[in-house]
Amino acid sequence: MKTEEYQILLNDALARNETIVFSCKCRIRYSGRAESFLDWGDRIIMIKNDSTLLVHQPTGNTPINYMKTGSSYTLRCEHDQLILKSQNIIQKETMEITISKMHFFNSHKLEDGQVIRVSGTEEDMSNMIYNSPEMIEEGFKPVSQEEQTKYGFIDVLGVDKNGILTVVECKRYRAELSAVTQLRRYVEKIMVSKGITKVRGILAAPKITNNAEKMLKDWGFNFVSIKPPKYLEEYDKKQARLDGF
Amino acid sequence: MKTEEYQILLNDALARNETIVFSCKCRIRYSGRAESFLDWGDRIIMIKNDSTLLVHQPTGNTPINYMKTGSSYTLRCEHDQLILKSQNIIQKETMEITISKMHFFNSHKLEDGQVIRVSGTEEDMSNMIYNSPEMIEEGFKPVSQEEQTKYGFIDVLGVDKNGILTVVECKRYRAELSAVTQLRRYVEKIMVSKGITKVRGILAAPKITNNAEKMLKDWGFNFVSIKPPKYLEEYDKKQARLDGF
DNA sequence: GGGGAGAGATGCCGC
DNA sequence: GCGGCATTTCTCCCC
Repeated sequence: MKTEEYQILLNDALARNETIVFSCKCRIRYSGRAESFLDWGDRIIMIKNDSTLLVHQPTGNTPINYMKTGSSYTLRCEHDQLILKSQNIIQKETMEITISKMHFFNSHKLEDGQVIRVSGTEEDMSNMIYNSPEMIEEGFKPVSQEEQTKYGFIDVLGVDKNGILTVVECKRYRAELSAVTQLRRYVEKIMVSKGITKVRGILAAPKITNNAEKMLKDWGFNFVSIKPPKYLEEYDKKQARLDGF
Repeated sequence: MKTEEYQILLNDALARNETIVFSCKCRIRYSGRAESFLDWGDRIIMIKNDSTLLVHQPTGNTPINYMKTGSSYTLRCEHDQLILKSQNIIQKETMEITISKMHFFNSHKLEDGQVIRVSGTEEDMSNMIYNSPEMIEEGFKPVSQEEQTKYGFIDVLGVDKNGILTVVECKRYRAELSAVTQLRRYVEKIMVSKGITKVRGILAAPKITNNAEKMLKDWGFNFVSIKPPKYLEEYDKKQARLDGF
């Protein structure tokens, strides 16, 4: 197929708001929040219904270049190359993709109104602690949900068996230094707003790095090893038996 | 095309290590670091040379589901549906995609050894400050690069016009509370390791949030408004003139 | 829209 | 591999 024919195909698909996928040899320049240049190579390019653009190399998880929703697209042919320009006025970003060869092209009207359900998040973890506070330590009692929101983004606020106000910060994976400084900030915030000098801090995570544990101890805080729950596990097990998974 | 034919196509493409792209109506279950379920809808699915899998909905920037490199794939047909299972032993993750209809399918051997060049990063910002330290303030002198690495990840370490040791933390966008706590951590680290009580902290960023500025002042630190440099801008402008961009 | 924090974050570099 | 941290982070939620 000729360059001009691909130009028509792309323009039609863009006009019809289809999801476009094509593979090509191209080079890419981007300018906006940063600047980037990517020399000639084979990539997969996707333009979605909402004008999001993604450029993927043949390996790796993340797109090598992209444009956000709200972008506009223009095309032109030059020296047997197809030049795709994208502009996002709001983000003040531009991209130019110079295409020397198309490997394949497809566009399709796609329908998907589904929202993903995920379990095992940090929120699930803090809900689990609210429901089973003894996981933190014996005699730990969470305070009301309203108290929680009142002081911002504290995962769990409660009192220990001695009645000392206690801030619990959850991490779904290994807690690092930043988790300790975050906890420290909350504890200090509570001390100031409540006008009290004794507030405890507990970090709840499956693991903790050595340095983080050291800093935690320096500040008199505690670590409790807790894993995030996976409520869908049961569903999966049931399905597994039905499907022979 | 029949379900069994797609099964053969996919198996062949996987065996040849091609980059596979297809669109289909499907539902997806995932289990690993978390659990997720996504009900029937149209999606774009990509399996890369390195066995990375990405599932994209017709809108949005990020993949709704994915498997990392090192995943294996098996296929089977059932009730006129194609079931793609993926497993990643190292990550202890599994995914099952049930496909009820294929919209299109393509696979291709792609070649791309290019590495992207990006400018305007935080590293560029700290390099700029090293080269033009007066941007921070009059009389500011950075210390040697070796001193910098000695204390880990401090962006710029220097002395002010009064000879006071000064830690500079750079942020390429708006500095938030976490940037202040990060700076504070570095200042405290330097005070302990050097055995001195007076160390200054400067946050260099284009903007700062109100709360962050307040906390910064509470700790006696300073804010300097600096934007990250974009070295490729000149290149872009030159190209623009040549290309009529 | 600003601000704050999680994410199945990812990716990079250093030890 | 662990650890610390930037990212054109993205995304969500709340004010």
